[in-house]
Amino acid sequence: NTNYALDAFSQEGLSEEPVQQVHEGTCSKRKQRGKNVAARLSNQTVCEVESDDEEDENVCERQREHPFIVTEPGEVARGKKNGLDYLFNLYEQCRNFLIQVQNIAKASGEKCPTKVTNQVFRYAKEAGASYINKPKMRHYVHCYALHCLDEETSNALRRVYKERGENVGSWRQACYKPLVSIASRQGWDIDLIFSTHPRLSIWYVPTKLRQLCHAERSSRAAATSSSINYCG
Amino acid sequence: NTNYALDAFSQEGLSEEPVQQVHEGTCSKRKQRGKNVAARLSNQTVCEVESDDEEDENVCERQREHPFIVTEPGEVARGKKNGLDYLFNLYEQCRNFLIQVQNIAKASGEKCPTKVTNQVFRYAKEAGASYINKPKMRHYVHCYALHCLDEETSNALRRVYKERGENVGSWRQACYKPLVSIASRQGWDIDLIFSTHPRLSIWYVPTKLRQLCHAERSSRAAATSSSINYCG
DNA sequence: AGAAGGACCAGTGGTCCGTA
DNA sequence: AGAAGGACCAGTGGTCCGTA
Repeated sequence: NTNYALDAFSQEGLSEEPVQQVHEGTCSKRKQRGKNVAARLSNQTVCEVESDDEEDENVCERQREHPFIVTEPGEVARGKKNGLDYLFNLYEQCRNFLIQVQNIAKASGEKCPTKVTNQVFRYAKEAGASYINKPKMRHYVHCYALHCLDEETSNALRRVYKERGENVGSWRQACYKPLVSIASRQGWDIDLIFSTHPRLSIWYVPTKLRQLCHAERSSRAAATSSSINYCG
Repeated sequence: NTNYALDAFSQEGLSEEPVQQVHEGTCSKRKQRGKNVAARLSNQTVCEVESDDEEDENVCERQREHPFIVTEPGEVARGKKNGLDYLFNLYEQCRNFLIQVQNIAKASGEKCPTKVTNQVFRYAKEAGASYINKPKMRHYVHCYALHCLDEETSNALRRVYKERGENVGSWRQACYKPLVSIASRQGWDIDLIFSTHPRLSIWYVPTKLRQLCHAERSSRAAATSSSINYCG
């Protein structure tokens, strides 16, 4: 394990960008001296050495991240759960890792990635951010997209789904619809919507979102054309 | 084999974009009725049925394209050779195939390529352009780049190398140097140079060109810094 | 049951090297 | 010898499904 991550965020100081270097996958070393922002967001106690409420956690075999729950904006998840602010923060962390990979590539005259690629995930892992992985990030990209494109709507959706006690899967499904609405208002070009947004442009457009936009456009076009043809 | 190619170029009429549908790989059918632009450029006689100067060509076993020779701008290659105007024309054909692939992708709501990818080469082959292949196009990309970026210099280089009787490989090697010069005048960002040029942006920057630019920049930077340090 | 992520797979960018 | 291109290979985008 290199310590690229420390270099990455060392100049942040008191900015709003949180530091990682939290939850180690291994339980070899402890550093509990006052949880930092990412730790506070993630509700992950490093190495679980305190054994506060569970017993069999002490053998240090838990590797997986705590599952996400639907939280309101600003709300910290309680229990062995992670909140949605933490989820969105992972996307910002990936963006920072990409920027580092880009800087290294430019400096050494290599091909420079414009997206969060396998190379970036590998780099994040090497830098100690073992809690970042490709399937997870791809799974929630469209949720992050809604958060970037229309934070008001995203926040409202979170509150409603929390209120109803819905699980993360339901909330995730519900994020598609407002995105399709946004696309419909912008000529259906979801690729353009992603590529012109400063934080979103580094993420591949999820297949399902693209399909939903296309299906909805086709369906509305068919409705329009049939109303022209038959309903004068 | 579909006939996408015919659709592709059917609306060209008398424009300067040449038609393909020339030199078939198989020798099953002949169509010799007045060579079109691509045929004239390529100096390829379809199926070689005339057997004009060689004997064993009649068995119809030649598959490979005629090799390139260094020609002046506007010059048609003689003998079983192809000229450089024809080479550059292949890049324009690839661009047209990419545009078709993009149109199909957009219409069916699929991911839309921005570069000449494997998919585009496959499409070109299916459309009957069997004379287009990836290794060849990648091999000469930087030559085409010079042609796009500084046609004067490119033309002058062709004349000099033809005059000297140099082979295609030598000419190809010689194309790197003026490109590095161009990069040096534009902040060494060869990726930016490619991506901001309308015809060039669809081609990947060749590895060797990127390496040469980086090496030359590093070497000049070292020279500058040592002159600062030691030569006051 | 709901969710996290290791690991697989088809098709990619890149180009070598057996071929003519 | 010089050159064209089939075919291979390491690493990609994408996501399934065995796991907890």
